[in-house]
Amino acid sequence: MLKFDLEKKNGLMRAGVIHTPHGDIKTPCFVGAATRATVKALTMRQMRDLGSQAILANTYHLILAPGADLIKEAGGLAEFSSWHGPTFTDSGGFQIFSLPDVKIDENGAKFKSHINGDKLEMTPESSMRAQWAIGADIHMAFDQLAKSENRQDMEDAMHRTHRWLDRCVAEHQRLRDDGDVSFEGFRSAAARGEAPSAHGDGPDGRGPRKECCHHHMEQYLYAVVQGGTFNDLRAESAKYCASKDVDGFGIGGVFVADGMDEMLKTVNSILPEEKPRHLLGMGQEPIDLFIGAEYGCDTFDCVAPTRMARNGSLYTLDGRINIKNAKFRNDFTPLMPECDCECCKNYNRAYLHHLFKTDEITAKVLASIHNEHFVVKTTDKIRESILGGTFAEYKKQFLSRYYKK
RNA sequence: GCUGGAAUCGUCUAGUGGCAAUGACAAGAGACUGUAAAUCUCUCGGCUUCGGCCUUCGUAGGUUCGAGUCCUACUUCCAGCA
Repeated sequence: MLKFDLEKKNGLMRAGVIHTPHGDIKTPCFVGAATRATVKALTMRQMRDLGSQAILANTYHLILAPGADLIKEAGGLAEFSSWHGPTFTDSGGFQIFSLPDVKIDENGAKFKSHINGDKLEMTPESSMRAQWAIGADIHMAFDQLAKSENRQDMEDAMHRTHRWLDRCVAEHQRLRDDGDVSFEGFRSAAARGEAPSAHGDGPDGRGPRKECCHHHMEQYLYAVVQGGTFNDLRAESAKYCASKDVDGFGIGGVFVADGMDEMLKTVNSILPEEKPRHLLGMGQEPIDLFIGAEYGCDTFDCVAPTRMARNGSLYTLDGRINIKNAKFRNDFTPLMPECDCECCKNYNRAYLHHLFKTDEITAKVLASIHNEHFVVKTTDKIRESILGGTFAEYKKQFLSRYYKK
């Protein structure tokens, strides 16, 4: 069972530590979206330097390229990507259901590769096998998203997600217990009698290498709660997921912060408090992180910070700005004076504006460093405020400034 | 100097007499939430009571119901020949 220590609780809100084979995650924590085993525009070194604790990759993308077996051959996701810290994988469900030609039945999903049109199929079992081969610390159950906001569609998707969850759990346990997946040639830290360490403590700041390799007995499964916008369905889904032998929970199918507080109140009151909860895909808006943490979520992931960075939309404490706007042409102040990221400490808005207008690669790098740092640090501060008993104050102060006007 | 050719909205560019006029870039703005996203959308002569009105295709004339498109002259540029 995945070890999760709760340090402080206040209502549904909590701070804790998830102990993974690749190191600890202090929660609440923003997990970087590394869909194709890379955080776009950033090196893993840059991710570590900006304070990221964990990354989340996507099974769908990694199956298409370079293939789950190749990542297994490389020693697993952490080793392959040189992240050497805690890792998650998403099941691939979300991506597959957003493809144009998907055929979904009880067995799984048939779809075409968006790269070369190959006809592929993914089932709960094959997603589990792929995730075990990829070897992240924490896996998501293969779930189905509703094809519309319609209640019947939501309900159908939820029930199928539940049936698939049973198959995911069974396959996960089989893979764990039968040792179907083995990683010969690599020794786990545990096997060498060394404490696995998080990251950043190697002589070169990159953390240990081979000895950091994951141990095949230690991969964990999160069930995914569905139910859409209907809180009675959410409650039903939470109850179902809570009854299963899983290590934690993903909360999926959330698209806007609006109404999220009530939904999370429903779900997280039902989910067992001793297991961690990941809010899937939310974190574009700071309010997502505050509401998510306030109502009991421990980890978050979102592609928006890096995507928006690449498109020139940058976070500041006073809201997002589009650095490409003409008004920044000769603004020689830092992007965000209160920020201590590499971008804000060394460069100014006029320079960033120039890099974007001339389409320099560095524009996207610096912007991604800043945006990722912003959400990571904001979540870290949420954690500190929970530990220090000042969450309500911090939330009010932060949000009133960010969303003023 | 002669002979050809060319001048279109910031730039390049399309344009058989019915055009406020093509496309690209640039410019201006917006979007982005488990990443088919270094992507996508909108605006881009002026005014507008949104029906239109006005001014535009080097300059000045002309032919024509109608000219960016045809004719004349001029100006500038390019190529070749002197």
